[in-house]
Amino acid sequence: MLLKASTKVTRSKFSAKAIERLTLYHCILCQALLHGEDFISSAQIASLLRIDDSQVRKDLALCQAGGKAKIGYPVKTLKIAIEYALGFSRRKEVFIIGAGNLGFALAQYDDFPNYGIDVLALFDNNPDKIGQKIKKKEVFSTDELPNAIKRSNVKTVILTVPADHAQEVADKLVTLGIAYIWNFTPCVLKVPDAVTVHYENLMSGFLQLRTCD
Amino acid sequence: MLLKASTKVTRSKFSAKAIERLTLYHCILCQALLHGEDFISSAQIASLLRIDDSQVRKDLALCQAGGKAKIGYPVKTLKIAIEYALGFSRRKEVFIIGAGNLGFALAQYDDFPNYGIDVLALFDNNPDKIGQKIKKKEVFSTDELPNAIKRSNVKTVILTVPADHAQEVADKLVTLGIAYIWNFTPCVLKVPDAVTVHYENLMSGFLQLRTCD
DNA sequence: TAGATTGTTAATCGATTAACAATC
DNA sequence: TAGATTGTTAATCGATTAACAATC
Repeated sequence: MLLKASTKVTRSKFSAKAIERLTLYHCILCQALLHGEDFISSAQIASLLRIDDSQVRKDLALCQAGGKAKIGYPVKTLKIAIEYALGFSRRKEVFIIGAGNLGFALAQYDDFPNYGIDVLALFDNNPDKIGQKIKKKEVFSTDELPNAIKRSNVKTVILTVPADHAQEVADKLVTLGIAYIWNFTPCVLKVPDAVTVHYENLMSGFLQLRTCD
Repeated sequence: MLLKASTKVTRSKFSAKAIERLTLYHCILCQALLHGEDFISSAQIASLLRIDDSQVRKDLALCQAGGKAKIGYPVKTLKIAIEYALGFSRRKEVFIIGAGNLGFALAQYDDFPNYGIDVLALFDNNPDKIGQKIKKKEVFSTDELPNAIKRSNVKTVILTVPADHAQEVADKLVTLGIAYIWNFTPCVLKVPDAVTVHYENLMSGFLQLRTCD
């Protein structure tokens, strides 16, 4: 009937599961590169993740990875191919809404730049937070948000406000033209069809780790 | 051939996808409860998440949710049923390894207690961090880890160390008897079969939000 | 060459959607 | 009662795994 919010708009050739695997392949390639390895086989990658090796080959074929029979995939080239396919090299500008602990942690998260995520600024309505700077990113009053969005043309936000303000803030973001909400709050947001929400569901991650005990 | 690391050990009746949905249903129920609603239908839940309503009914049937034809599911009862099914009420003790920004943010994350996650302490080898306290959780030297694990019988850790130390730290955790690693580093970890790793893959979350632009 | 590994097709498996009888 | 909604079975769809010819 209807598609999930987070997969509704752009139908890329990569499924959510494939994206998840590809980012992990990328991690493996980074490490292999550090160890000075030139080639890697689908079986090596598969065994690290405990998945099927033909799964790996299928995913990599989508990236036009240039594997060679008998020797495997060239680490350096493959890494770049994945970066290109997933758009790590493209710059993606975002705002962080909510300068609490998690907001600050994500603003400082060293791996975002490697993936092309560029946090331009944070927004909060706590006067104590406003004006603070973290890694050259400043915290602004939420009153500045309309102007900041207009000037920058940012369409994506990271939402890290307290749960009891999530919907109210989301409503405001929608009226300001935000189209993508990366939602770190434990709240389901009611938004128009044109707006995409991705639920970064921490608890679900934990439960997948261990269901019992 | 082989199953994924994170699904290898405990084969519960809930798939990873089902767990993800159930935690979101739970969020919806919390909000419905706040609004004083007594009953909710599968169609209402489905429309908020833009999924199929029979999917919702199927998931809820697994929780023995006690829906009634014509009126729907009782919000309060259903919320408790999900909490029971997913084990939110059971107390789950964990250590955080790596008292950086993300480690601190997770130590203070207000929603963990609601889900039964109890962070007992943090560990770091930076002398400046050791002794700091955050929400009654203290940062200890990693030298204390063997004793702490022995005394507490903790089997699960949240791994938030810098990427270039992830494998080395993981190796140590394995020798100390840790069985579950909730991995927030962008690194694939080489661990024995008996150890489960769940990759909390932030970048994959972002990419699922928007593949283009 | 011989053997290992890719790329890809076919087979299997699981998850989602559709349909509908039961029921409140 | 009549109509709406559940619970569940059957149908569809997509993702994973197996198999194997091509190839380096």
